[in-house]
Amino acid sequence: MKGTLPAATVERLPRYLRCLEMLAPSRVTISSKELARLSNLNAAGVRKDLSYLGSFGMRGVGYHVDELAARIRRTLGMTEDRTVVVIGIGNLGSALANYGGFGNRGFRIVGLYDADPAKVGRKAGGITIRPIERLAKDAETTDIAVGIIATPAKAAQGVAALLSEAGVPSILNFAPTVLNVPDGIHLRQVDVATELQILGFYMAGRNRTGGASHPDDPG
Amino acid sequence: MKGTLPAATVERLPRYLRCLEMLAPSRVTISSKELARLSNLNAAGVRKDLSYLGSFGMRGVGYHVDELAARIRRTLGMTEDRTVVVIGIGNLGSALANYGGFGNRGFRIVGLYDADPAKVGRKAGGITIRPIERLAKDAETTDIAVGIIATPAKAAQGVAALLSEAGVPSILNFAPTVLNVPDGIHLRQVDVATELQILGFYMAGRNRTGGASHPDDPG
DNA sequence: TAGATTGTTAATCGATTAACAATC
DNA sequence: TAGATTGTTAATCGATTAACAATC
Repeated sequence: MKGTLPAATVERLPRYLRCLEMLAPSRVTISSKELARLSNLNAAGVRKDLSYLGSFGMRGVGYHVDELAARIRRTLGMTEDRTVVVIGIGNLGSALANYGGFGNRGFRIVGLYDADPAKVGRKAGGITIRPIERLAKDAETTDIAVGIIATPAKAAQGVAALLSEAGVPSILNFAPTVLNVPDGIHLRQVDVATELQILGFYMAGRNRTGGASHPDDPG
Repeated sequence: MKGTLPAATVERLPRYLRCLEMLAPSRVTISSKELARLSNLNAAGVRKDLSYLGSFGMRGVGYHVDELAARIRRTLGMTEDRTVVVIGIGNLGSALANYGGFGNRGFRIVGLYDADPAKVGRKAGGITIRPIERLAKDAETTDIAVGIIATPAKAAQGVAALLSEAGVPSILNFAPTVLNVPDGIHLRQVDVATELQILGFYMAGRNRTGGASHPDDPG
């Protein structure tokens, strides 16, 4: 049943979970065919993805919704308590601090940091903003699983280095810049401008590349 | 030289552009090897990607930085003027309205909409918030290239339908839900919770999958 | 000429999906 | 039993990358 999961499978698991959570609570089972329809994916692909989580589907019936959701949550580590810090409390950082969607996914914000003395001491989402200089020391006593970078682009690489040195194993970068991190640090990037530019290609595509269509939206 | 571009290539072009923009202005040329290093990709892959934009590299020298940047911009439609509306002006919507990074990438916010009468009439990023009911009518007179959904999850599917019916060809969805849109509508998804869950897998991976490492972060 | 680097080929790798035996 | 659906195989498809002739 196990080993490692293909990267593409890992990136689809959150989407399956979203679909399961949208089902009526009375719903007991779901087939790969219907889950594929809900998630805009292929039924054979859904079955292959789920097969990495074990062999627990019922032939002729489908998958037990609760069990499937539980297996996805466990695989993604959502049953653990994950600590998060946000660095850079501007518009976006504040939005993240106020976002309620972390808790029910196993993530908990334990610190907000900013380099601007005018912001330090103020609160966002009920948490007091601390000076960025404190991050390294705080990391010694508090385990930090993820650092979210929401600073301006120019500051992002420095913050990434700071987080890496402090032993934070995962970084989610919202700053519009390419980051370099040491081997072994997990990095993901969320970039509005990049997404718009990709959409821009497919829009422009209509008068340049003839039949170019967009791929299934990933994740 | 041309036809359509592989989806994976399109998704890397914004990253190349970011790297080029980080170079010193005095920099005249760059080799595929250095661009690969800066963007954390493979040099052969960089050359293959760029070959879709034409054959303009100089053997023994590299690529002319300005020409390369210009070709990427043109391919992504950044030389055109693209109109954007944002629906849902909460924390995130406000952050988007105030984000300065659109203009220099060819995107211009022409409308903000919200369903909450208390928000209508207020401003964000210098633009007055209009009632969501006005969107369809506004779309008749103003060309809208992209609709950004920043509403709560529950409202997102309805807004997506509204945008599609109004003839908006591209949607960027920030709401934490899976959307279904008609064929031909370009949809991309930005989802913090999903990104965290993917990171969560690789964190948990350390005590489950043995040697599982994360893939190169995409885009 | 010698060194560097492109553009492209071909091999490899990984992801997707149709098909179907197994089985509920 | 008949119908439905899984789990898996094998074919296909697309993406990545090493290698190298072409050439600046």
